[in-house]
Amino acid sequence: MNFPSLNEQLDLIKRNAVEIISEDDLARKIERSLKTKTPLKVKLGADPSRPDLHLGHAVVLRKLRDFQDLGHEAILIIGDFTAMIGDPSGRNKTRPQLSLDETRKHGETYFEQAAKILDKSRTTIRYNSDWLGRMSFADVIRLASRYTVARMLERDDFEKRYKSGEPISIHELLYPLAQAMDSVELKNDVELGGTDQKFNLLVGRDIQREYGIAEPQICITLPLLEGTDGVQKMSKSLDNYIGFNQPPREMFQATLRTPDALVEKYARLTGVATDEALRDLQRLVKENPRQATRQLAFLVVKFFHGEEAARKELEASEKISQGGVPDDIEEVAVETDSIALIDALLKANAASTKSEARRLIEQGGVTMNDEKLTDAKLELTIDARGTVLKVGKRKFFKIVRK
RNA sequence: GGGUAGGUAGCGAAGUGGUCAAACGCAACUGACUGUAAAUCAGUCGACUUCGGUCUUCGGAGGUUCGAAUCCUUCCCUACCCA
Repeated sequence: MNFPSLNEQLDLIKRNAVEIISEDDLARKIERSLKTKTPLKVKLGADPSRPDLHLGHAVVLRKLRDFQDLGHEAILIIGDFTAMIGDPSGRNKTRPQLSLDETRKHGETYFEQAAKILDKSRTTIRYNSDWLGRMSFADVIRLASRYTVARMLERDDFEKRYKSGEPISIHELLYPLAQAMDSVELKNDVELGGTDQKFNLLVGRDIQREYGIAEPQICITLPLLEGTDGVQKMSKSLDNYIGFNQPPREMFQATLRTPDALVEKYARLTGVATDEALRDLQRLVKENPRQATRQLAFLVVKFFHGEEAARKELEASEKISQGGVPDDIEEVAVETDSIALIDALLKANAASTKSEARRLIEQGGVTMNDEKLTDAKLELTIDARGTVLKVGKRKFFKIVRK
């Protein structure tokens, strides 16, 4: 493998990066890599307790891909060990305890999704239970002795929680050390993470040094992506995400919720746009923000589902915005000649309870043929041609007699 | 080990025997407006309902009372102070 020149490499690596600690060290590592024709090992940690990837993950994965494109080695660490321990206090419910089987399964799912961005053939996956699981309690204590409480409490969220009197369990203090052990085991040259990972990455750097690694890892942090609400970090639980696994329709519609101010950022950071497409988009944002958002949605769907699917969604979206109905909509099969409107909404997952369905109807959220259905007791008659219902602004489905 | 303050709907936070399915704020949802945006305004926001009501919720379990989120017992959990 022929590596690009030092400057070429640095340019690409620095792109979109928030911080590189340190840049000089990075340059040295690259120089040595060029001299010895040895790829750098680049580590990225993955949390298998939340295996649904979204555009927020794409930012960091894209950077890992950059390294692959430069000829370096990508290592995806599945944190199955920590996921298995979970959070015994049960305080943090978003981190459920998982069995070994589950973590492996999640790990594979994660990898599959990550492969939309990474070069699968050149990605190594490692499960950290392989080495963390082997550590004895004495090993753990030895590890813990390398770091101090004061330094641990320097971490932003620890500091905040400590000051505001929120509980911090001991094992939480151990997590960064566990993650650092991954770096000791791998002897990786670089570790990537979001800006919220800065502390953890630095601990990895320190601990590598403690364990005798002369040139510890370079830490590269990347911006966190706000969700489509424009304020909070993108995450599934806040429902402000655009997921790798979403079907085209959902993905396109979700992307359409992106605030104008973030359109360019999404395209730039996630790598769904080529440089040229990115320039076009930047121009479009100023000229016609509505069109720009739609173009972003197109690019996102194209990236994950291909051009054809994206084109279809673009057309569907244009139809919807003109008050029309998209061509292919989800069909809900019913085996009787009639169904209560409320039940129809339930069946189509447009509402999760009857009360909610009733509310939707009474508030004028359900439309059939441009006509608002406000009678919550309405019975729909259904034939084989089907009845198209619109729920809210952009949910459509068709009820068909089976 | 001792003491103090707490645990209320997705989150934050009122409520200290009946008028409490529980104020208020945030988030969410629907409508109007619009660019399928933002902002704004209006409404909704436990479940079921023959729309009269009915049922389940205020850390868990018991109890007192005609009646409990509110009182008692006990258990669990959290923070802080003292040791």
